[in-house]
Amino acid sequence: MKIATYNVNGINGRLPVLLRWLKKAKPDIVCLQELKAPQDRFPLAAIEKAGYGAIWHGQKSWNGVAILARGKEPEETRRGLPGDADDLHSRYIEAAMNGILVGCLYLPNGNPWPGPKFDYKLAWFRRLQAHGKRLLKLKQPVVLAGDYNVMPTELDVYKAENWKNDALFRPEIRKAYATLVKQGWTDALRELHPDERIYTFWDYFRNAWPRNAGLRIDHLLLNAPLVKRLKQAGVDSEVRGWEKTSDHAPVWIEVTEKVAKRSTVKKKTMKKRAA
DNA sequence: ATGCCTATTATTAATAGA
Repeated sequence: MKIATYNVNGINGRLPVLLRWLKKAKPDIVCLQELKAPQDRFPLAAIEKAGYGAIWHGQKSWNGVAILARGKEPEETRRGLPGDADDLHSRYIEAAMNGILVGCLYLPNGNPWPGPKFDYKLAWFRRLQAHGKRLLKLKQPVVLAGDYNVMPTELDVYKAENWKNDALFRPEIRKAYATLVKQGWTDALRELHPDERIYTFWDYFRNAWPRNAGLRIDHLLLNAPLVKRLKQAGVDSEVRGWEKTSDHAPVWIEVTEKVAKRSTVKKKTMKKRAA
């Protein structure tokens, strides 16, 4: 089973790119961010034609998140991150499917630092930590996937010194991410590729894509039951080179369909021992 | 490097993204 996250940067403007990627990559579950479309402008007919059920939380001009599921309807469990009734940004949606709980998030950018937008980002992070703690009490597999707008370490940025005072790399933000992870999450890409330079975003300007001046800011955090099933992880970076493409590339993990039941393992072990 | 590129919204320019 393949689970992906993709900041599409405008679902209507990028629809041909999204459909092309869905057809090629065939992800089972997709978290989308930056729909940049109001609730009634989500291209449901095209998504359904591509074979996906969907739930989404739109917003005029900015933000917007969605969860797609191949051949089924995601069962929505939450819309909006708890902790601030006044926060009207569409940045979090959550659903269950295939026995997995999926949280799709678009964390605030936070620039410029310092300022109210940076404070909002920190506050949002604290709310995510609080919600993450609650999710970790669940026994079922959980993934928190999306655009976190944070490069966790210097390995995740092409030129760290240029980003020291940027809201995506400020120590407070990296610390907030580290605190979240320490609660019991695993950064799936780093788990399987601990030393590799991997990017998920390349700026439209400064010729960033051709010279591979990228950032790793899109992440999939897994709880322990899902880490056990983690097989592969990667970035479909070629998508960044397509016409009229997003500045992000899709990031994905491959997990086994189901963990072998203990009774099955036991039987096999006993058979081996008997033989 | 407070711009460069790209999108949206509303009208030729402002705002946001990262």
